[in-house]
Amino acid sequence: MIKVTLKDGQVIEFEKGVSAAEVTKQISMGLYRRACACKVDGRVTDLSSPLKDDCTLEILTFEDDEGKDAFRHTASHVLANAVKRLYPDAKLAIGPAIENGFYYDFDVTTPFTPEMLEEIEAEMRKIVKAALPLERFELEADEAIELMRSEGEDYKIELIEEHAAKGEKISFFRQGDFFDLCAGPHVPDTGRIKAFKLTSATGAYWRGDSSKKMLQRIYGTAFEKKADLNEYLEAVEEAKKRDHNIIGRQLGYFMTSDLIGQGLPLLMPKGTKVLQLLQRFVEDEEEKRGYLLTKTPLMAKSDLFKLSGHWDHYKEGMFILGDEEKDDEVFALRPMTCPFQFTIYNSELRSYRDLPIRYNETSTLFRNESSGEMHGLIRVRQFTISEAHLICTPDQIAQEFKGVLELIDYILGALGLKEDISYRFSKHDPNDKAKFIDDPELWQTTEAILKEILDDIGLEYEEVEGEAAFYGPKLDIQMKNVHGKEDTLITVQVDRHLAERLDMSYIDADGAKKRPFIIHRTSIGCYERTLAILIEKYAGAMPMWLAPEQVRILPISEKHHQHCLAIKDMLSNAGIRVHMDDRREKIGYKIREAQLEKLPYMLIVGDKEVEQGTVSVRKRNEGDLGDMRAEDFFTLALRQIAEKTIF
RNA sequence: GCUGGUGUAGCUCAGUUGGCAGAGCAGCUGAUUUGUAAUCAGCAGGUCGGGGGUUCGAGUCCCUCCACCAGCUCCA
Repeated sequence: MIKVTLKDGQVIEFEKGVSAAEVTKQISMGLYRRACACKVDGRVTDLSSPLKDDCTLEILTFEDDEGKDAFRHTASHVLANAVKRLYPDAKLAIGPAIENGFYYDFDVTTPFTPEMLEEIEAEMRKIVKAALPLERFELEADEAIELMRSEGEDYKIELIEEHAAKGEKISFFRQGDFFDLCAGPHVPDTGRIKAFKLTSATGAYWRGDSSKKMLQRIYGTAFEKKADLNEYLEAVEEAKKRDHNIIGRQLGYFMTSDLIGQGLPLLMPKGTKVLQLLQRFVEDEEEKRGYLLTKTPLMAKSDLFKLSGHWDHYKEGMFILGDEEKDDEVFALRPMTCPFQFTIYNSELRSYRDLPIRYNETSTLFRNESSGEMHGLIRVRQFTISEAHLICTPDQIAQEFKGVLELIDYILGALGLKEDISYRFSKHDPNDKAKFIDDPELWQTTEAILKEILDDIGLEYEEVEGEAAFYGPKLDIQMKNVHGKEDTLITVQVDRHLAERLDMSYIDADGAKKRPFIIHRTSIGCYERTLAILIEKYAGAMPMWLAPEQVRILPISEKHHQHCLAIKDMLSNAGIRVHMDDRREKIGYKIREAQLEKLPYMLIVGDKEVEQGTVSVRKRNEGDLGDMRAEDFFTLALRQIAEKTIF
């Protein structure tokens, strides 16, 4: 007999070798029906696993992340099973559970069409209906390879060889006529996967490597209950209604033009107004915090970029003007401002007493992104970023870094985005010598310095390899767009390399010439992307302080115009962005338009208001607020703008 | 760059086996002086993304380029 300790502390004795499934059934059949997998002594495994010794057992359901993964991973096997039945020549690659569902990659001769997805779904339903049990079996590596060779599963052979090299067991899962190399765990049978949907088919490179073959990926999602699936699908549809790329165009924030080119959005008056407000806000705030504004050229001779290392590590991302073979001088549009501001630093001999120096610039940059990368205002070829370089002594780096994070925190607060971001500590990939400068010791020490700073601040962050800048590690502030795709909003980087490249120095207290440390950072990110994120966050209804038009006065009829103009002047003279809708339209019509344009406030003025010196205030998200003295609304509006109230 | 999808009026979309390019909204003109999300009538609006081809005839079929969308790769 063995002792099984349950999550609630209860200890039950069972016969040695009992399966976790049997134990679960004894606890409660209801729990068994919902159980997806289990944890034995903290290790996630299948419910079919035999319990051989005293252990702790935790049953995982769809409510648990690991349970949900097992459930959706099983759904991906059902998908692969269906594809193999309909397209026997399809070769299987990988099929994991992901954040909101699962996918499976196949090597097939013809890509999947939407109609094919429907047929595959129908086949999947048959597999679910058959409630095929999933059985695990293990093979020696050579047997496994032999089996996969006989099945023609070349990708699996590659995977098995890798697992075997790491000394891992080679396990498979079988369900009826289908089996797949897989570490598991899985739910007990395919009948569990009642609510699923294939959401899209697209290409994806084998092993995520663009030099390797492009496979066909099918994405799907799966839930325990149909209602949860529908709720999820509706939420996805709702999220799309906030897509900046749709409503940003609809509301007249930006547009694109075939004649102008890809990745080159035109900011229209409303979008430009928001950017201007953001830019003034950031520049003024940075000035208060000791930054010195610069304005440096948008291009430079190739010599500068050769010196900075951009030519070696970033040339593919740059717009180059001229032909290196033919022309005496070749220029390039700048992809970053660093070497320009460093040139200003280098214009005189610096003392440790001068440091830190904080240069900021509202900096327009050009990056030659590949044609498939562009996306609305989020990925573009020309953008403007609040870019600064803080040049300091090694002693000052931690303090300066903290100061940067305080500024960012303040800005994110003003934008109402604090709850929406996550932190990523982006490190280099030691195996990628082309992308990152080749100086292992420098990377190691710089990454250690940044990690210490982050841990000291107590930031919660995810560590990711291969995401650093070519010259140094970064702290990235990430945010998801409406499609659930994560992008970097803000980045703060520690650099001990470029000072060397550009021969930057300061004279220290001991009279010796030393290399400064540099922080590259943005505070609000690039304005276009930040605007996109704001549009999505607020579904186009900008916070009061950022709204291109803050107040619209709606006279009931022409005889109220005179009075309305006086109110308009009062607001306008105080800097409030106000217009008056003096068209001969019914009030309902004017209100509807102002609502659709997502204006924060509408002031309705008719006989009653003129007589009483009031305005009837309508707030876009609360409707009719009733009458208010015009002066009181004026004070309220000014306060909300000054305090950057979010509503 | 790669895979797939899309491209018809300012916007949303219809357009049958290849046979006279349509609707609603927006716009303009006129009437309506209006009380918290759409007043009525009339008018105008198109190189069917660009170019090439097949055909007596192409929005529709073929080729090619461009742009937009999703995903991959890449990245702020």
